[in-house]
Amino acid sequence: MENPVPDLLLKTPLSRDFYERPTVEVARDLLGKVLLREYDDGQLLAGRIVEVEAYLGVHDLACHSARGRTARTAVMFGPGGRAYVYMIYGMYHCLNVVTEAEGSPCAVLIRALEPLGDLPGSVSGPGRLCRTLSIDRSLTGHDLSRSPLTLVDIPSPAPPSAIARSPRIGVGYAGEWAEKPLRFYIDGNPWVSGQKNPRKLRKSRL
DNA sequence: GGTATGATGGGC
DNA sequence: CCCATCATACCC
Repeated sequence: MENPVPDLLLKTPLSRDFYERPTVEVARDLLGKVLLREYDDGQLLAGRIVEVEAYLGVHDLACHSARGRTARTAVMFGPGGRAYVYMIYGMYHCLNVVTEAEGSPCAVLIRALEPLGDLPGSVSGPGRLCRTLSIDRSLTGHDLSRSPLTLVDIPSPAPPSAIARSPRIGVGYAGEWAEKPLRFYIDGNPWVSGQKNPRKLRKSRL
């Protein structure tokens, strides 16, 4: 089988206009898009987005910007299309893309990818995908239209009929905001997080 | 199949 | 103290 990954370098990166729209629209439209990671030695890793969550700014009690602008959350107050990466539970990182215009501190959390080509680990789950793609806080503020971390458009996005939604994961503390269906995923895709564990998933594919 | 819990460090 | 998590342990 041919490796499809190098051709992805030629695809068009998503523009700032794509991100500077209502966050729920951006979240849904990110399903099916491709995340590309390039290393200094030329190694290229890629995955197709299959699961995201929308975080809706200062009124959303699950959104980090709801507690005000701090050094950590400052990037969310800036223009759309940049990375917001934070550390969670002392051992993992989570990748978000900043949405909406300057002054509207919203973001979309990338929760799972479908691997394109060979990857050195799992990309199902926000912590796992950051570990596998070596994404940490040093990438906060990075413009996602450029190397070494790029979001690119591809010809066949997720058809709207294949998109399912649910409450967000791990935000039970957020009161009524915990219930809102702001997690979007490609229905039935085996790479969505919280499905069968990796051992069984590997077994079922043999 | 399921739920419970420890690891581990920065943010507020 | 709080976590936008994961892997492992253990129970059914």
